[in-house]
Amino acid sequence: MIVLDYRDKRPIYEQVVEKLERLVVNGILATGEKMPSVRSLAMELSVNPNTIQRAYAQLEQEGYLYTVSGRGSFVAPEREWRENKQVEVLQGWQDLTRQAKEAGVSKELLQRRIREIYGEGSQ
Amino acid sequence: MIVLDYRDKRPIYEQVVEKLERLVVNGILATGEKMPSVRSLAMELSVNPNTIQRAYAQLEQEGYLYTVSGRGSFVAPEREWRENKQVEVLQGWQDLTRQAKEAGVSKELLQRRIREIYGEGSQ
DNA sequence: ATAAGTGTATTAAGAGAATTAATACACTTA
DNA sequence: TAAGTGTATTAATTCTCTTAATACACTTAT
Repeated sequence: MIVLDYRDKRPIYEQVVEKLERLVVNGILATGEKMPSVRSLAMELSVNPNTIQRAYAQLEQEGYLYTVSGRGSFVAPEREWRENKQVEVLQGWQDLTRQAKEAGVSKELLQRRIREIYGEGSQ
Repeated sequence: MIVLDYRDKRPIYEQVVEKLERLVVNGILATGEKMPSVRSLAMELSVNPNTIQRAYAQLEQEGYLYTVSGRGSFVAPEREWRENKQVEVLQGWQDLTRQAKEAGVSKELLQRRIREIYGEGSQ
């Protein structure tokens, strides 16, 4: 389901949060779909169940999943996380844009890269 | 010269690196100018000299300063760090731009924010 | 020459966070 | 009833950051 990067210096639980988050955002894990159980994902990643539990707790806190007692954890509907996600990403993006300006990166270069990433169309 | 943020969860040496980097990039510390000594900056920030030493080692490694044995550390000329800085920032910026797209942020919003940050002019 | 100031290196110890480990509990489903 | 779920607790371990105390080679000013 996901693969850990051992060169990454962040805590494992943060990596798990980030990677599962992206699976949800990209729709690879669809709304209502059952998440892997804490124990099974821990087994799969050769990691302690507590570590996965911590990641799940944070994902629930951020609205990406919800839990039904005794049944498991499930992907939350998009309205629960979409706005927060956009705000969070946009704040980081603006900060990096300011840093790019500071470093002397031209406005035109950034605009070109945006077109490359988004494509030329309106959306 | 700089102020530490104790709410910031990053290591102190990283904060020092980041803040001194910005002073150099913004020209507040000019090329050739003498950096504060390891001991004096440690004293000013109420921090161990080893912590500052670590920050300086990293700053030197990244090309922001150079050392003259027995004399001290000095701000390196712009050509030593400018290109690396731009590449580093731009890579992070592109990654966040992709994330913004993933999260459903529109191209138009990003373009508007760029204009706000850079201003309307050509540069 | 001497003293004070520079960066650098080393070794040890402390503190805090992340992680592992071993259980236990309440709940649901087969 | 048994197996599978998330959750909670407590302890020990590991790792990084940080502090601490020195020491060394070098330069500058006295």
